[in-house]
Amino acid sequence: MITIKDIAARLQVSPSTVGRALADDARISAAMKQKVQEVANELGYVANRAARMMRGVSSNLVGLVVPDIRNSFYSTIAHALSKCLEQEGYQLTLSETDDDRQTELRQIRELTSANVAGIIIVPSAKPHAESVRLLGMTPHIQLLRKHASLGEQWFGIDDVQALYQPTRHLVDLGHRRIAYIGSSAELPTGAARLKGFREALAGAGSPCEGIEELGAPGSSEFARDALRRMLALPAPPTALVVGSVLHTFSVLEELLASGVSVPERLSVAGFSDELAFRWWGPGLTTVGLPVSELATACGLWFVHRMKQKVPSGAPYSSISPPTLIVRGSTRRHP
Amino acid sequence: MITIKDIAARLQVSPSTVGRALADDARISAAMKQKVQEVANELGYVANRAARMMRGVSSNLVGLVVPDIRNSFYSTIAHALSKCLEQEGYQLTLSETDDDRQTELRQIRELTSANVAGIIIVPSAKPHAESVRLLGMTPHIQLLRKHASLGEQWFGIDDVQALYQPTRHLVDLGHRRIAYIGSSAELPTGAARLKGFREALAGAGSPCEGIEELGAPGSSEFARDALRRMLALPAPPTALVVGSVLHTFSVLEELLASGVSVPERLSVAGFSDELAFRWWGPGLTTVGLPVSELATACGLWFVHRMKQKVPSGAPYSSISPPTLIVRGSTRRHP
DNA sequence: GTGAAAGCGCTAACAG
DNA sequence: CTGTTAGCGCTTTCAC
Repeated sequence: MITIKDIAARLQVSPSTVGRALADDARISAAMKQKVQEVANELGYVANRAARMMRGVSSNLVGLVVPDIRNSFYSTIAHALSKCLEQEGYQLTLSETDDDRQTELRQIRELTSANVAGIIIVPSAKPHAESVRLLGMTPHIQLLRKHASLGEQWFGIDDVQALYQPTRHLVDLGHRRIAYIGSSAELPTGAARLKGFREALAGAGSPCEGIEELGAPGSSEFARDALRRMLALPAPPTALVVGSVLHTFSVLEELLASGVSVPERLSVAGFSDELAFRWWGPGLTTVGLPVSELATACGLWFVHRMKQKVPSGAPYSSISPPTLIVRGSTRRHP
Repeated sequence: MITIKDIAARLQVSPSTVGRALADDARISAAMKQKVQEVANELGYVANRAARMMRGVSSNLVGLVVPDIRNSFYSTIAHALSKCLEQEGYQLTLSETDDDRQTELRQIRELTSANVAGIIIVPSAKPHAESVRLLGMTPHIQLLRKHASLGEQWFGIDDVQALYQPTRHLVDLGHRRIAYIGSSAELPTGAARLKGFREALAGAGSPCEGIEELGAPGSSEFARDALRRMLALPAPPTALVVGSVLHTFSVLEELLASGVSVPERLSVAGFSDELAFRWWGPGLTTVGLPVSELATACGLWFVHRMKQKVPSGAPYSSISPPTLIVRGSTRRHP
């Protein structure tokens, strides 16, 4: 392994000179910097990260903490961030929490002890106090979900709108008994989406009945059961809005399995625009979310922040709007 | 930051005793280990990775190098590996290559200079010579794709079977003009799949015409164009087999867009079993691949190898079988 | 402008 | 069984 000492010996100068030259220190002559660079390249010198880190410089590692990478939401994010950060010499590490605060804490512990340059996190419903403390010591940005305790640096989508729009669309189509299957209101996003749903109902000209079922997005069974319960009601809903990608998948499965005719018997609006949603039955009406753009914006901001060396970071929030995509699964209520 | 010195001071012993106790050294009394553990927990001691790494111990980082994490193949792998390695205290880092050898090289450079414990890689078609050299110095395992130059540690699926089975299925259904849209034969997997396709044709009782189109899996347009060309032939195929997930998505898109009736006009067999394939039209006949199991096996093996401290690793290959899943998109040729 | 020297926290060789 | 000591490669005073 080539060290600065080797370069120093080769040039008959001291290691510190070489170190400074490499760090582009102002006190070193341009000529010397030039020579050092040449020899470094010639010898194939690569700085020893461990040694550098030990001197307090943080690593080039950026931790991405998400519930589950298999969710296309998060893999899209991982892709965009990876692209963005790679260009600036950062390396992305992946941590999955399964939406479990203990796991989340373990992952954050791991990351901080690895001296990461920063953490980009989709926090769980109620982060552990210790997680909050550890994140406080590390530059971090929240993505999608926002938790007050984790600071004010956040990139997300307008979750209220993301449910207001499809619900409003159904209201405008004349539906007056509308069901909602969404993720738990304990999650900040879940609460916001529920709010969007309710606001749209409240904004209807005439009284509008909302049938709500909330459950953890992790359990694929929940949404299917909820749907079955709803359809078995004495007065079943004429339309359904779903408030999470995973639940949308489950709902679509169940609709096919139980042979409910869409949109004749039930109008359905999904969440997020997966490729497969276009194929499903008559095509699924849904909200498109600029996830990739969001992640890129987040990555750019992160890099910017690191360069400015403003560790704590002033409050900054970015909110991206959803877009309603109307397909065949929703129609006017007779 | 809490160091072993702090613990040592607290217990009135030397730092090395603490270090050894923490490392579970045989020479330290159980009583002492116990006490050290207690104080360590109490003080919230976390080992300094940088310092440890500088002493030659490799990091707990494992590099996962894949073409594109948005491909569900790879996100499934990332998930399984992350789970598997996390339990053993490893941290997964994510690198994307876009199937480009230069990018691949950059990523591998990055990983080796970060002193990763190992690399799990889905190699590109023709890895750079320098990539080969660098991987030679680092414990690594190939996943899915196998490149002779990168050694003999490989976990993959039986790609020949993965195409033999659906093709054979179509042959058995009486089809005698069968099209294949697959990934470039430059990729080891592409070549094996093509082989499987051809073998199935050759094994037909009567002469069987194969119409082949191979293209990079990256370009979503390729498969759609190829399909259009095939359908415009004077004697169009009566059945189609697809040899990559991404191409399958494109083909399904194009079939819907151009209104080809499946399976009446064309029987179609896809690659890999995405959730959405069940929804598509009459349900897509396809091959199921045990990707998650494969990745878990790979992760377990990796951990095992690290523990045994057998850095180079004897040749080891594991090959997983595909399963044909018959749905509505294929039927007997009239 | 450059050099000498002191560590960062940990491990490991060498002493007891 | 435990303590002493010497670094790993780098950054960073403090000297000149």
